[in-house]
Amino acid sequence: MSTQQLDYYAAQDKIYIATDCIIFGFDNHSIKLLVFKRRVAPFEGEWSLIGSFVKNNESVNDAAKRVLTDITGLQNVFMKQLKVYGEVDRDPGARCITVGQYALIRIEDQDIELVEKHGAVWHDLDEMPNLVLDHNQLVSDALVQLRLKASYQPIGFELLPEKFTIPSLQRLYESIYQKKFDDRNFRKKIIALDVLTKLDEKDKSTSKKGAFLYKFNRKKYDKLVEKGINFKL
Amino acid sequence: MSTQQLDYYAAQDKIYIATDCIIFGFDNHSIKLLVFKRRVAPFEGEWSLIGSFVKNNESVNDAAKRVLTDITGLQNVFMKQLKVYGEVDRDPGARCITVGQYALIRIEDQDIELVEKHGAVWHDLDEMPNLVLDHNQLVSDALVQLRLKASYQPIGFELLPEKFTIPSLQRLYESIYQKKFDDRNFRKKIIALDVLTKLDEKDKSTSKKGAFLYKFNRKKYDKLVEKGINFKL
DNA sequence: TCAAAAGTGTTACAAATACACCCATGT
DNA sequence: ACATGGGTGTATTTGTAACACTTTTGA
Repeated sequence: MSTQQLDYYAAQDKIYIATDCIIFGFDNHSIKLLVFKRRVAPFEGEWSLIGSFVKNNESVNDAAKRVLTDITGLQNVFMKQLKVYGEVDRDPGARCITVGQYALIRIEDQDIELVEKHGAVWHDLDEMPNLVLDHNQLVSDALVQLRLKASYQPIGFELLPEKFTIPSLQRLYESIYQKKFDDRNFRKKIIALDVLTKLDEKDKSTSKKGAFLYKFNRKKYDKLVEKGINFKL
Repeated sequence: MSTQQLDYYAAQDKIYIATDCIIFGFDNHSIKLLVFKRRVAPFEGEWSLIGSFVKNNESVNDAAKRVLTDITGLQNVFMKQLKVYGEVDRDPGARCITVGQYALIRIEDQDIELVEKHGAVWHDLDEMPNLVLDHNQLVSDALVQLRLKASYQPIGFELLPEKFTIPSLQRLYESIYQKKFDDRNFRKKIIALDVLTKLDEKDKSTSKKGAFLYKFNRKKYDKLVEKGINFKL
């Protein structure tokens, strides 16, 4: 490397860069968000998203994966970048830029001990506590993004267990969009997507009659996602 | 601030953070991208997106605005974050994370002297030279994003001059999506959006008959964008 | 036997697509 | 008078939205 080059880079500012995860989960009833009590000043003890600084020798996405695995024990989770929050004064502790990333996980898969060890708690969207810094904003941006994405990709499946019922899928979408859908039309549209495989088992946990369980056909599903379906509800 | 806090922050890594702009423009014929010849090593003299390091005392978005104003002379340009590129080895010069941001500008509004002074050149999408680092990737991601966004917001208007004709708007969309649209259906859909005001003038630059010029109604347009229209073509 | 959730079809309306000819004008 | 791009309408298909009753079964 030339001296000129070194000079050029060397004259620039280095800045703290962090990543914060907006972790969505679904418990067959409503959609929830994982937050925990911050353990460092400023704002120690207040509710916060889960995050970490990006280290010199790891990529931004790896940092987010690390955070997610640390707290839930899960790997290979669906995760997408949301946005960079780069205002100069967003963190009174120090100039720090953060990359918001939202993740969709199956709550039942989490490592409960790990989650509890970190003091992390699942909150319903309509019962979210106030969060530190600009984290309320990150959450609200993530929700918009989630709804948008769910409208052109059947993204919601990431939040469901292996086997699930149509009514439970419907509750998920109703929870994401905060509105009721017509049972018949919902079922019709989902079936028409042709990505579900009906099983011979029933889930009787929510009714006496029981609802048939479905899996989804990963191949057809991936093909659909790739093509970019238009999945309006 | 407590010592504990200072210790916590102080123990973290600081990293170079940059922003690179994917600048789209339209010249009434096809959609183009502004790139320039890199002036610092490594890769000095090769084609590159236009970017800059983020300074300690400026926000990430302000840095992007600065870059855009420096090179085009324009302010208040439509600009959106695309994605963060945070791989450890993406820049052989130094560990450097970049925030890709795409901008839509009206080519006719640019300050030509400034653009030329920087050695920046507009390239057609299908004649893009190879770019340094991961910039080819940024461009291809931005295109995907642009197409996606154009499908739920009439984003294309940002690229047109004050007064424009329907055929020119159609060429813009055809250029974005790289396919032909039916004249009658296109016109029907655009008119149905109810955001255009027909003027009494004609533009005769592209035909003998001349095509009526339109402006758009910023109020109706903003309301539409806010609601999040579904603008499929 | 009854309460509670699961499952099923049809009709009306709205939107998207496909398609072909006349118009205005400069050369 | 003719070549060139601008402008218009309709029929068909497709998709979306609205709507009510029967089924199953555990308690």
